[in-house]
Amino acid sequence: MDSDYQSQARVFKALCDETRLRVLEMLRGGEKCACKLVENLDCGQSGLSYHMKVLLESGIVTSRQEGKWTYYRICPEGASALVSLVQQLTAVADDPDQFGCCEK
Amino acid sequence: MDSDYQSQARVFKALCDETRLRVLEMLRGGEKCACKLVENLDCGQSGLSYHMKVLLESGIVTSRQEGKWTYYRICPEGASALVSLVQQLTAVADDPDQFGCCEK
DNA sequence: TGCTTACATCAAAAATATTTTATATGAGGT
DNA sequence: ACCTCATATAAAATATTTTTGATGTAAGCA
Repeated sequence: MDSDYQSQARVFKALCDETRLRVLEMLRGGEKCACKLVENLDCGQSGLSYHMKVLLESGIVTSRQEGKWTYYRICPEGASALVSLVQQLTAVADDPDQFGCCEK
Repeated sequence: MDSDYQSQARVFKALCDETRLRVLEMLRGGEKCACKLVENLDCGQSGLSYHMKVLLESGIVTSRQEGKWTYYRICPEGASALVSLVQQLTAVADDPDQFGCCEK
């Protein structure tokens, strides 16, 4: 029951940009190096770096360094936390209010 | 398999604002009239109207008119479509790439 | 009809996010 | 040490979102 709207919002912000959705799609195919992401994405190198930071901070993606390369992949824990969050946010209570607030 | 990143992004945009998350939480308790939402939300009347439009366009919420009142509630179909979308976006392929792109 | 209430729409201002360019950092290699 | 490559960070420019205030519309009631 996360009641911190800001941190919830941060996760969704990660998903509301077209470039980041493209990144996620590429990562669904497995771990990718930043250079490979850049060459398929029409954002500059620093642009990718910015977007990856947003994805990392959301918890949906993790990274790993190897020499001078950075590899990114989808984080299963973050992904399932996201699914739970969405379910939680949209699940209607067992006994929802039956009448509006303006009835006589 | 929705490949339209923009329409996917639109759904998440609905969820990346604190005020709209608060609205959703209120709607989890059942249908609410706009006036009730406004009085709990610290956004103006026109502000609420803007946010509700965003939520409606995302498909997560529906509305109903009754005289001069407007009632909003969570749309179960939209909610479950959202859950599916999130699962789809973060599900890693059966045979993900095992190596990075920069190996020798 | 005229008045009020509930909400929507518009436009301008304010706040945020993204893109772009330039520069910095850190890992190798020579 | 110096050079290069891969990526990160900072700052400025631009774009997008959100808020705010004014105005519009439609329903209900006197």
